Amino acid sequence: MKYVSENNIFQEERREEILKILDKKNRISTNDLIEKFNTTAVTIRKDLAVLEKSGALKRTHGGAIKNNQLFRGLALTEKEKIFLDEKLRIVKEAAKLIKEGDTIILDSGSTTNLLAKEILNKKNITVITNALNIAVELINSNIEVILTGGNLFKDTLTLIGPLAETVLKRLSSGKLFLGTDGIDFEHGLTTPNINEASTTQTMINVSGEIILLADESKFGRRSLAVISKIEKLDKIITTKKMTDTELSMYEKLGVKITTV
Amino acid sequence: MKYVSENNIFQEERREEILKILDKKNRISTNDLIEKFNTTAVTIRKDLAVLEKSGALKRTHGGAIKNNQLFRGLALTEKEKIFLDEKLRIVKEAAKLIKEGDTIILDSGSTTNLLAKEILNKKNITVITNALNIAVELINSNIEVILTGGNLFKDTLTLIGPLAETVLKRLSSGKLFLGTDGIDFEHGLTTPNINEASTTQTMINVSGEIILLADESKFGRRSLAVISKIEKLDKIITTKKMTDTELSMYEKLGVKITTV
DNA sequence: GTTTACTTTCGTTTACTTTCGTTTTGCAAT
DNA sequence: ATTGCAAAACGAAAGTAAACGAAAGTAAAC
Repeated sequence: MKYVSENNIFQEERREEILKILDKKNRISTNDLIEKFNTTAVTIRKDLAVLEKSGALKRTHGGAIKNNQLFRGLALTEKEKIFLDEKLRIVKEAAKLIKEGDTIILDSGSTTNLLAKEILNKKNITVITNALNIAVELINSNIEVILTGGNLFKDTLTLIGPLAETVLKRLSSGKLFLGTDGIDFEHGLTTPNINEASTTQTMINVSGEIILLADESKFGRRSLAVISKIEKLDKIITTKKMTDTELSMYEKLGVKITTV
Repeated sequence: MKYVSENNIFQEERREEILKILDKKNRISTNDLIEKFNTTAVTIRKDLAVLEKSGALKRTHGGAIKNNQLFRGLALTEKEKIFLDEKLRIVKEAAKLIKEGDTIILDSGSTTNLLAKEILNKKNITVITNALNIAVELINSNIEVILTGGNLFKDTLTLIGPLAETVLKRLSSGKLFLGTDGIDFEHGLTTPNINEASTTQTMINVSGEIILLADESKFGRRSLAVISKIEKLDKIITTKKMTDTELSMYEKLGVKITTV
């Protein structure tokens, strides 16, 4: 029999290791774990049961799969992951627009979050944001971070409300990088949260160049709250291949399209 | 038997050494520590228990592993840990002052950070703070969190500067819980950071009752930047046992002293 | 209906907690 | 100085809890 001291690994470590594997591979079989940790099925199953109860993974017959809800703030949802490659192409393009000495606003959202990761090693940049996870992501780099204040929303770790707008109104930014839930010729940019829409509007008002980051899935979609009309935008970076008709419509509104 | 003087190592040194090992190796077993320090399991476990309570590591069955804290700021520094027990007594007393329905401001600092942990299960409270780690600590409870905006300081994860003050000026709070670096009859409350002093002043201006949390080590100390005179305070919760002379001096200034 | 995976129960081993007594130290009164 | 007292550090011992796996029974997959 193997007990903690004789063995070379603590229970806690084994469980952390299981989560790490899941983080990389998304799935893991009980048998693989038995072999890896040189232990029995009972032990592994107990680990999986505990980890499932804590919400860290989801058990299946034969093993376990990733549970996406663990990192609500930072991680992407399943839906968002489908478009991860698209988003990555978009943010790489967006990062090119950020030059030394720039002051930019990063709106909260999964795509702008990725953009934050992308600009980590740029120097002499000031980032204004209302997203706590973006702020935390950037703070260990050489980037100066300004957080808007406001009411902290639990689900998205985002600061919104009148206080956020008060702060934004006292600032001025060269470029604004914006996410959106939906973009539509008739309704413009929309988002599910009314308060968020208002805060985003303020961001638009204090920024020079407005750049929308929108993967293909966002087009033609419409949510509850209107953020702004399309003509407020200066640029859209997207993965959607536009038809000539569409391109000319955007051109008329003064919006430049970059497809990546 | 080996006691401090006969032995070649002090308790404090042993604990620091444990942390150093963890810093390098990420894990350590109780048995290894027993051997290394030539002591008993009880002693080692007491050390680990204390270090875990201070947030420096995470105990496991069989030893301890590194505490992978998301926010470095959350952990107390070695210096701060020395006064941990004092601080805990102070925050327990302070927590009694916070009632359902209250709106309070928590200044940034190690003691107020502990206070945040202490009030986690209170309900229907609104907390205004400029400390990111306090905000993150509280957000998963039922407490409404308002963050001041401002420039994010890397070392302390604190929001300070004119923007923070702009937000604070638009708010009003029943009670302010304040930490300080030094308190002194001649110079009042002082702190090493000039910008922070200004933000704290604003907190004082928008709050009803000003409550200072100060362990014994803070008295008679003086830092660079002055926050306010002592008479601005309504209450000091401290571990320092005051002499009658001191008590009457504070009384003259209208400051109530609670010694815990 | 067979195979494989899983759950539950139980016993063993190791680790942990608690209680209590001893030694040392710091502090204060004389 | 010295004496007396309280607190801290440590460890021994006894009791408690956790980790693990074997075995037997149950559920799921195909």
